[in-house]
Amino acid sequence: MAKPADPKPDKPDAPPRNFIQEIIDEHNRTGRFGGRVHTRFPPEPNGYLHLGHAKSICLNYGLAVRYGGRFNLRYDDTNPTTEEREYVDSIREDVRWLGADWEGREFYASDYFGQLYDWAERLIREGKAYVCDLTQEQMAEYRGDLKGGKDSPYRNRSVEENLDLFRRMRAGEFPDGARTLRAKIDMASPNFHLRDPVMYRIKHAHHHRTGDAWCVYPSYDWAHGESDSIEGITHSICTLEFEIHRPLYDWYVEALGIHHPQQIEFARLNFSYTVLSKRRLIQLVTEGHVRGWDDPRMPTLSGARRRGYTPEAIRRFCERIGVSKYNGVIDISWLEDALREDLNKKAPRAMAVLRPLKVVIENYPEGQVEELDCVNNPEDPAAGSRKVPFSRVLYIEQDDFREDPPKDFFRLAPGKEVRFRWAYFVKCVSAVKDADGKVVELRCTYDTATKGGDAPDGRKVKGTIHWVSAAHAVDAEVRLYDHLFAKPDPDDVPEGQTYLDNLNPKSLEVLTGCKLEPSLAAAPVGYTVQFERLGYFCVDKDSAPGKLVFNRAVTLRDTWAKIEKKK
RNA sequence: UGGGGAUUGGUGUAACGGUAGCACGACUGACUCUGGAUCAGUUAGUCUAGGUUCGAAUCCUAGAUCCCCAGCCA
Repeated sequence: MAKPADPKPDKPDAPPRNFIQEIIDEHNRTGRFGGRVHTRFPPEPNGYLHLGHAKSICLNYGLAVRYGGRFNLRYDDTNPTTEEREYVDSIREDVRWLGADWEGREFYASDYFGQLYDWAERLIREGKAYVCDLTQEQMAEYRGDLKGGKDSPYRNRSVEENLDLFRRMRAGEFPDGARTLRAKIDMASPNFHLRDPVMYRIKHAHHHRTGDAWCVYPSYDWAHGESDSIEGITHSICTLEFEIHRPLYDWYVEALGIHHPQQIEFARLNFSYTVLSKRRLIQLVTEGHVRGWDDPRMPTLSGARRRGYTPEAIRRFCERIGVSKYNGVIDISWLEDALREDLNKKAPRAMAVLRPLKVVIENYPEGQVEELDCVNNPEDPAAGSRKVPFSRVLYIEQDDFREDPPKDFFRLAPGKEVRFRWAYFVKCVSAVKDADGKVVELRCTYDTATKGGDAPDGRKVKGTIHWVSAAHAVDAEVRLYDHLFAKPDPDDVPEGQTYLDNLNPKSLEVLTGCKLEPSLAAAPVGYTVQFERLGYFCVDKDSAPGKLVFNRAVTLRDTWAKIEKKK
């Protein structure tokens, strides 16, 4: 007898439930939205998406998927002076890359400018909005302090005058900033956002989509909830700083009597060793502290992608950090762990020597070359194996030799024997030094009987190191990345300094003359591989035929480094 | 100083008056042709002080600390 299917709502590896799901479940219980769940991701196209946005995208899209609902992509493009086409395109690409599917529902707040305008006239007619002539400075003064503000002298204009003035604002009769349309709410409210907030401001600016059709533009609060409402959004999820805007969000949709989505706020993502604010990311780019929005050190999605991050790793990370209203700081290593976890299963292995040290196998015949079998991915038998040439002159990592090793050093040293991965046991005979006493070459011998890496006599070696045949090696540039900032909290600076003073001068190290095994010669841009014992590396777009450039996405866990650090 | 939020091991997150759990890290050990991976184990927490209750992370009172708000930015 077949057992009835277990009606488990959650997949076994589903992320833990969060407070937003509690809210949605409650709505479904009471039928507030008729069981519908419709979320959206509302970026302003004035910058590139970063990991903080990824959290929001995964949250919103994940909720839609989990509840069998829908997910919209909507550009919040209400400020023509800061928004650009370039950003719209990059955002679309990033959201798609991450794997969120908006099923063609790509909208713009600017799609609703006409509707918003009509609604504004309606609020004027109902005495709920008025045209104000106060200057920006005056308005700030009238808005008051903690105790409360005072009414604008223009607050009680007649409906007719307001309508006339608003229409003339829209017609372009007044210069930028001359007047605003304000909602008439409560100048005594302890909540500043309720002290007659600005709905429209005059900006004679060219909009990336509506061109010159408008010279009045809606403010965020006036456009956002209304856009949500128009799209039938049920759960309007945003970050904590908008919590205080919620009464205004509610006021507008209630005043209009339109579909009322529920705004829910969650804590934005904060990372150690980096910054995640658009303003700062823009500054890093425009002032040249990094090489662009997609610099692999940047926490942007395009930077992460270029560095070698996978969408799966980022999604996994977002699941793991959860969702709450607690404003904490997540250790950047969580992200790195998620990447390692993903790439460990997927990335093929190869051997590459970043800082080469020449090795001559004295008893290996001159001119002889053997093609040795190397396993492509021990984690994935289906990945098969490849041939890698072995010969008399090889390169190994400088770090893999110590003239005077500590007792727990498993690698090469005079008189010590190690395994050359997939090849032979090799014993170091002597080290050749240059005039300065620097080791420039190792003289070694190999044991013919250990071909493939195992000794027939059963003898063991502690260490296995990687190597590349000198005559067959492919040269490459390798870029090593470290945290963008030197301190966990970039704002941790002495008086008079800024976060920029905490930029990590060693965040980028460029290595040239690295030696790769020949199978990597034709690796395409974006190809991600594990350099055995070193980390995961991704072919950078700066590569050209015959000139490979790799980015180090993340190192492997390095137990040896940890042991050494302890001493 | 007014208002809005938040506070559970090192970090993140559960527990909705009834055994404080999970993940990551860290530490041990096993295994290993990557000092990787994997496996096993250990570690460590309810902001404070009162109160209600048979019983409090959870409810009440007072306090502490942190974040956000006075753009015609979002």
